[in-house]
Amino acid sequence: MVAIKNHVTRLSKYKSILKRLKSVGMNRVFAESLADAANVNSAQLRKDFSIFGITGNKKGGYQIDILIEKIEFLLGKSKNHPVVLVGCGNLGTALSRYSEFEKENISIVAGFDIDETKLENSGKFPVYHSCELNNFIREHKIEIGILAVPAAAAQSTFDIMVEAGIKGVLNFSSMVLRSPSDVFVNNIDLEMALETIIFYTNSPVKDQV
Amino acid sequence: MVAIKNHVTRLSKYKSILKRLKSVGMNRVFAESLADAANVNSAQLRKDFSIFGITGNKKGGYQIDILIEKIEFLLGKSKNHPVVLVGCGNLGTALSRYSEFEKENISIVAGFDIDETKLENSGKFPVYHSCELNNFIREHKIEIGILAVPAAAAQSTFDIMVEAGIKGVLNFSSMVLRSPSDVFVNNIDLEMALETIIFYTNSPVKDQV
DNA sequence: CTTTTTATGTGAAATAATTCACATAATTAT
DNA sequence: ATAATTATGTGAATTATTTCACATAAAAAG
Repeated sequence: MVAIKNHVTRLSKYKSILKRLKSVGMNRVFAESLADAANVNSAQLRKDFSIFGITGNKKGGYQIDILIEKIEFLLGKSKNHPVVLVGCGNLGTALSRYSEFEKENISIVAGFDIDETKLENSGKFPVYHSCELNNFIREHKIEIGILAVPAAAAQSTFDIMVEAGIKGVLNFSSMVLRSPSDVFVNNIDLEMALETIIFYTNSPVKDQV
Repeated sequence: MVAIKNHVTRLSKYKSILKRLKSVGMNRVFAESLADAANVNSAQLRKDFSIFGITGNKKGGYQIDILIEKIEFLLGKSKNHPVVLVGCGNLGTALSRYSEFEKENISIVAGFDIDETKLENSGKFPVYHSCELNNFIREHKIEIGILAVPAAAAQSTFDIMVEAGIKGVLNFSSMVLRSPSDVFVNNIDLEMALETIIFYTNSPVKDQV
């Protein structure tokens, strides 16, 4: 299991902010103000950049264009990334319509579901039966998958994906997946996310722990 | 800004696993195996429990029923939590159909959108125009909101929610919200989540930083 | 009743993440 | 030219998190 480093997630966040700054016409930015926008300490931002070998101009801040380019290279985004969507229920379908992905060189190339009524070919990408999953991943050399199936099916579906050659999975199920060390898993647990909020707003012990 | 403590998110994860164990008929569990299922070190699990004052039985592990009860109390889940859903686009709608919430004493009581075509009253909860947001939160004393609006509208919508009395927000927009210190924000940035995966599977520097 | 076993609970140690604070060098002002 | 200014880049210090390792007490075995 590979642990996510905070500086990696922050790098992605910086990029998102930089793109927004660029879109409003800015072309230079200082560590202080970018850190501000990202809600981090400016020393942290500079240290993050230092970790990745990103340098700015002494006294002159950072050139936004160049910065975005460097970050995208570092994140591995120089090419387009085909992704499979496994589980086309409510959540999966919503994700597939999430337009931000397309902007970011990420495209869902196929969906998979065990429910026959979900299969179709008229949308932005075809939806196949899950039994095709292994073949599709192999044939198209897909490396990344979004897993949006019920908890009960998560581990077995994940195993199929790994067996077929997937290298990274965004897991929306609440299952903690057991995964070989060379496959990277990032978990988004919606229930946990909401419960965390309930804790910080309602728990009798929130100020004591 | 209140920082999320990892032991809080883990507590929620433990609960989710415990419920699954219970549903398959188990009634006792040892730190070692629960930690295993949660993919954490067993000392960490015991330390987490210790932070929250949860104790087990020397040599006898933990009683699952009691453990679930204790955790739910600690998380602040003894009562039902009404939640508003702000932004009823694709993502918002999918979240509203996410059935896991209901099981967990979380219920979406109203949706809000600026798009007239999204307004309706036939679903599980009514969808009102966003201009009603302030009033609704005040009148029903809602404390928690799910923010699923485009980045451009996120901060201003958030400000309205805070002004009306919201105490916790699950933010799905990519905006880093500026928030008063007594309002808790938990961010889920899907783009960042996928980019993190791309980094760990594709970055030229993934093994060096 | 005594001994052995074993899983909890927690100080101490190790590791990781963040922040401080300042030397440095480019830029601007004088 | 020289001096003053100011934002970067980074060691050192701090703070937070995780893991180790073992004393302890309950249970089981003898």
